[in-house]
Amino acid sequence: MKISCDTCVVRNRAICSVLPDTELLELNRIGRRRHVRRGEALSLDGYEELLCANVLTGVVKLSLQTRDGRQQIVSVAYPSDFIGYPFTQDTGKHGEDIYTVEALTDAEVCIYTREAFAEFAETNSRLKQELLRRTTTELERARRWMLLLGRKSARERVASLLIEISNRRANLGCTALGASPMHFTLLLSRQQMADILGLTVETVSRQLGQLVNDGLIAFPSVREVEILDWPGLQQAADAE
Amino acid sequence: MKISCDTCVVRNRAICSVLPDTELLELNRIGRRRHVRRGEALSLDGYEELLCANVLTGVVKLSLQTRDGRQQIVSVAYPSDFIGYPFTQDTGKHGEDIYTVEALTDAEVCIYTREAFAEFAETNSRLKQELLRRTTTELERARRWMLLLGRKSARERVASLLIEISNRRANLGCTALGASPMHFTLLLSRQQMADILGLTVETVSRQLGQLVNDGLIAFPSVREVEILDWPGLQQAADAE
DNA sequence: CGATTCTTTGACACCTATCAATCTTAGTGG
DNA sequence: CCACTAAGATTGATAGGTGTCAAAGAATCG
Repeated sequence: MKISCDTCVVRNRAICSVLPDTELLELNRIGRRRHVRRGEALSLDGYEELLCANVLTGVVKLSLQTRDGRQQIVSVAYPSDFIGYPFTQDTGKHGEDIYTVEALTDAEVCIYTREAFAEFAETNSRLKQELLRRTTTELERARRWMLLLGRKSARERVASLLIEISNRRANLGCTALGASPMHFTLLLSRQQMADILGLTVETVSRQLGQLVNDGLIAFPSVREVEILDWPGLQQAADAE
Repeated sequence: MKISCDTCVVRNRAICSVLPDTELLELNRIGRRRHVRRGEALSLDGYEELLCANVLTGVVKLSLQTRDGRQQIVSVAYPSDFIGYPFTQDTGKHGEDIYTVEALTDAEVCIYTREAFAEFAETNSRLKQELLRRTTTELERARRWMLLLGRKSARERVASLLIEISNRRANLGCTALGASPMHFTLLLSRQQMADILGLTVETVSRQLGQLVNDGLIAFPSVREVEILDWPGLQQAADAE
């Protein structure tokens, strides 16, 4: 189903925002807008591992997993975020590790085949520039997360995740998604938090409980977080 | 000290290889060639955390560390590799985490300030394209490593590292650096291997010993690796 | 409301970290 | 060239943090 970019809710924030109308029209031609339900995997008829996408609404996770089912979430994409590796010779598989893109909430995305998107971007310097800026940001984020995964304790990891989520919401101006940076709805299940943090569900649950006991956060409901002591939480994320 | 790019040993493989001579000259003007000794940190007079560089010879590591000294190596750069984040508003510091660039061997690098390099690249589409390609590759590599750090056992990690090193040497055509992909000199100390893998020195040492006992590898000397059973090592990297 | 899924909690085991000692390698100066 | 010294690597004993397994308690959804 093709829809004009005029109706796009992230027209001014997504990667497309650097394009003038004429070029946007061309990009629109090679893209497909798609609804995905919560939990549904993103695919494009036979191009499962070779696609790119803009997230319009909702939240989408990108994860890698081993053959025997261990999963690591490597990226969480919010509205206006771009996912995929348009410029790489890669097949999407590395050894036995497999990429998966799955919606954390009902979501709307704009999908391109890697090939088509790359071909288009090839000729568009501004798009390349913007893609480069975003890829760099993602690389920094990934590397910072490597420090967390390699060197931080369970308590530090859980605290860090809450801070990261709160910060990203703030950067996105997510008052629309509800409330302040000090009080928000978790879009992740405990299992998904564990898959981001390289922990088990049980450990995440216990550490969250500990943070509650320490008076740093509260859970009005199981999916709602309230940060009671921001400096304290930040301290818990760094050391101790 | 400025030196013409004509004498550059990675002229045809580094990021500069996409530039015609005229533009290369311009890039040359904003860069400085530098020798760094093994163990020496890379810096550019007051711009410590805001630089970019091409590696000409030798090997350089990029690492993040927490305030209390825990370190995670996030990237190892070989000759012709580019390091740095030219396109980002970032300061190089995230919370309390600090970036460090340090030579693993005596090395020669070509340094630019982030600002100057970004300004130059801004106007050069081909350079941007190449930078995008490389950044994407690095992002993929970082994310694959996240799976390792978050979900793999010590044995799997150590085996994975040996394979990764061997593969990268092969891709670089490192017969020059000595011998085949099945027999090479480790440029990393045990501690550095640990810092890449999110483990301790002792655990790395024990796992290496185990791989030797299992007949998968051998150590002619403490820094020389010989892979005896490639499929077996690959299997050890994935599961079991 | 009933059934399924998700979350929490507990007991226990195991992997890896920590601490400490020994051994090896590399670097230095006589 | 060798002895000396410091740094790096290995090995052992122990401890502690997470994982695993199991069960009970919420929450969600038809």
